[in-house]
Amino acid sequence: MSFNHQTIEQKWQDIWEKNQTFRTTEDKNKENFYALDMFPYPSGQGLHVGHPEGYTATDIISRMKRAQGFNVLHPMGWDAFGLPAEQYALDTGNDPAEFTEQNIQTFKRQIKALGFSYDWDREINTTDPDYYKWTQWIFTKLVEKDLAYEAEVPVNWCPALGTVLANEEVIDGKSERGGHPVYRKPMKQWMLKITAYADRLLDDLEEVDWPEHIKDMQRNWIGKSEGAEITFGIKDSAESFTVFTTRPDTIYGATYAVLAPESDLVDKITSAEQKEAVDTYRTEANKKSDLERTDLNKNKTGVFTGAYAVNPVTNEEMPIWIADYVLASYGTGAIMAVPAHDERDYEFAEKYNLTIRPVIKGGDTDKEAYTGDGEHINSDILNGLNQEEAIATIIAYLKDNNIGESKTTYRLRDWLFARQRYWGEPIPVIHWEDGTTTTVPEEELPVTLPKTDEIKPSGTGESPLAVIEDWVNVVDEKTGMKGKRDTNTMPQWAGSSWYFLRFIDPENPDQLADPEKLKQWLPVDLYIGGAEHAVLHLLYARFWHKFLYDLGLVPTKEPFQKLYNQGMILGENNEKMSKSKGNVVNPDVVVEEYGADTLRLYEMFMGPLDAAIAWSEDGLEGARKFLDRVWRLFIDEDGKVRDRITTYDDKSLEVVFHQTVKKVTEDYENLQFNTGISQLMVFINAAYKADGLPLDYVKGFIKMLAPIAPHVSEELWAKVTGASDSISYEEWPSYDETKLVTDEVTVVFQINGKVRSKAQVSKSITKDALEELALADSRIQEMLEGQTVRKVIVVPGKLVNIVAN
RNA sequence: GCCGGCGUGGUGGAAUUGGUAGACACGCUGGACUCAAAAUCCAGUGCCCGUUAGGGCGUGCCGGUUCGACUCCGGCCGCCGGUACCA
Repeated sequence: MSFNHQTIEQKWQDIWEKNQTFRTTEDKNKENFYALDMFPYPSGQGLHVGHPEGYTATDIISRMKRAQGFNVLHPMGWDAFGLPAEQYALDTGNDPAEFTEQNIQTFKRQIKALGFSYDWDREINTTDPDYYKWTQWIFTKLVEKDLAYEAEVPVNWCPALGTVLANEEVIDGKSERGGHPVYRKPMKQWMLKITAYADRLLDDLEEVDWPEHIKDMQRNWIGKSEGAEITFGIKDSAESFTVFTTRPDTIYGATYAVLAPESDLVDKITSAEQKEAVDTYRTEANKKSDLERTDLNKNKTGVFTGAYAVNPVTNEEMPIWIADYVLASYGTGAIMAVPAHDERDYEFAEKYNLTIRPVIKGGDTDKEAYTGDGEHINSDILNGLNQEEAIATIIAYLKDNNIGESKTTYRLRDWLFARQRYWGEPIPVIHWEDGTTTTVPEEELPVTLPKTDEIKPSGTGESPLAVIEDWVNVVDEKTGMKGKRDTNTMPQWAGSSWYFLRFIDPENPDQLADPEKLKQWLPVDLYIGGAEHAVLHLLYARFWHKFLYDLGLVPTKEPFQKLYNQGMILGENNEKMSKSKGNVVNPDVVVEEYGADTLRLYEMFMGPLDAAIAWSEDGLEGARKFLDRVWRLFIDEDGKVRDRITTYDDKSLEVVFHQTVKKVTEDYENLQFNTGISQLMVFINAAYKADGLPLDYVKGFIKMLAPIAPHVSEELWAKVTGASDSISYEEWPSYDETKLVTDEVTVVFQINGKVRSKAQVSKSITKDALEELALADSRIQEMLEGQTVRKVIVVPGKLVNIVAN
């Protein structure tokens, strides 16, 4: 007989809720552990089987930590602002707030059905004014500290839709909906000066326990590069421009210059003959995204402006081109091109027949650019120097002659913080009629989103808020001055940049969280979410955290001590699950048919947590079979505990039990759930073969199964022990080092690296004795017949390798 | 393009610091139970040759280092994620 998952799961979820089993304890005598999931966007699709993968992982750790005597903070909430709700509102005329609320209720019901041990008293929602009051408050602090500013930044403007589009809503220069043309149009927008924190965001990666590849991605994203800025004059003109280069030492090899097509200078210097070509090119370039311009476009294009720059070191004249492989947003938006020693410049020079002049020995610049180190040539004062010496020399020269200086730039750009949308946190700023701009004072926060019957595009590119007159227009009570509210809203990243702080003190009306509580819980001990957040969300959250640290509001430099990224669960056809491909698995159906325990077990057993793995109905069934097998081992046909469970220990399971406790505990700790579960299976296989099942081992096993399959484990625990309390706070099992290994181990005897024989030996056998034993082995002797032994390698407890020929 | 990751049986995967490749599971084959089937329990299962004993091959491909390479190094090929307004 197997267990009835529907009855058992409902029963224990009710008990947990009634007893508030998972309410966060704040016992001063216990250590604290903060296990956090990346909170979800509650989409209209409902929960996806991908969500519970990470949630199960943190839940296992939370449950184990409770059993190990920690206070555990394990909360859940909703990152509920976002584009889909707004789109839905535009399409249907419904209120995004109501739509979002419904979605949240669906998500919550689905998540609860999976038996996660969240403290629901701490649930938060980024669209709740009590929450976004503090998101807005942080913004006003950023303004106060000059880390927020307004700038003209191009957006994807679609006149036909009367709205601004997200990058992903633009496909090949046309709107995703309707296929209307999209243009890049500058708009005044709020920016956050994340670049001011670039060095700290880079350096403090050393302090956190994150996967190295995620740190690498962040390092590359920040993209610190050291070089120099050099100012070039323009022939027959008073104008000049500055380039950034990481290789100032190659300046003698600079044969032309390139400006970004957007550069204002282009208008001033373009010759009459070239004007038409330049204008055409600029129009074309304006249609492309940065990505298309630099990387996807291997075939570089550009146009000569008709003007010449003057190399400030050689006084040589160099033609000035515009080309879209130079981005206005990086460095100074201008480069000196050294085709002999830069691959991009080389390709461009080849195409347009520009001079390629080598200034470093090594490589063959007739064939390709040489980017390596070497002796400088054709370089006057740098001749004979290597790269490092030449860079130092030329920078000193530039500085002495006032034509340049050393400079560090970052690929990281400031954070575009405004969206022309309705469904986001309103930016708490008022623009007054006298031209001044103020932030809304703390006592007037939050600036709430106005309710409206109809959300419609403003038609100007501004957000739909712009047409809600009685919200936009304000009058200062004291002075009578008129003003307009900023109609931009914040990006979704805003609410998720500090939510982990609010979980610590979710209802505090006076501050974003009590500093004393923050001190007790921060940093987050374990943070799990999708790898797609490896850069943006994590970088933005770190930035805000550091800013709050500087204000003295949080006690740690970094928010997340240990980070892990779960992989993706693919459809059975090995493709990403999507409605259109028809390969989406609905967790509700799985819970109904197999139970939450089975789903949790399967998702943890299917492979390493960070791997992308295809869903398999067979695998799911296998997980259920294991739980049935465990149940049958302990419980008989009549639902009674089996007689085989006894207090007598014949020692036949002793070694495997201690091995299991060790391996399971370590594997859970390291998030290697698939191998931990396989060890649980090994134990059960051994237990099936044993005559009697010592009660202590049975109890230990159930405790280890409980974090993964909590409902069935609670039921087994209740039956086996007769206890009425939850297993949640039962002490985690421990193991005895001395009972981990048998006295005898198998060693292999190899000849030239191939296994030829095996033997059972005592684990304490000496090296010499083992070698002797190997050489005396009858099969080894046979194989060695007529050969000379050249060397013998002995690895104690493992193998003997005999090299012979 | 750039950044990051991954390629192991029929399938998902396992394998400390380089030391028995394939743990565990799915699937498949056989047996027990059954009138029969399902379920369950037990046994087998990398591929090729061989009746057995045993031998050969084998971790995407090519090469290297080593007594010994899934693991380290060089060069390829393929797939996946991110790429700044999707969440």
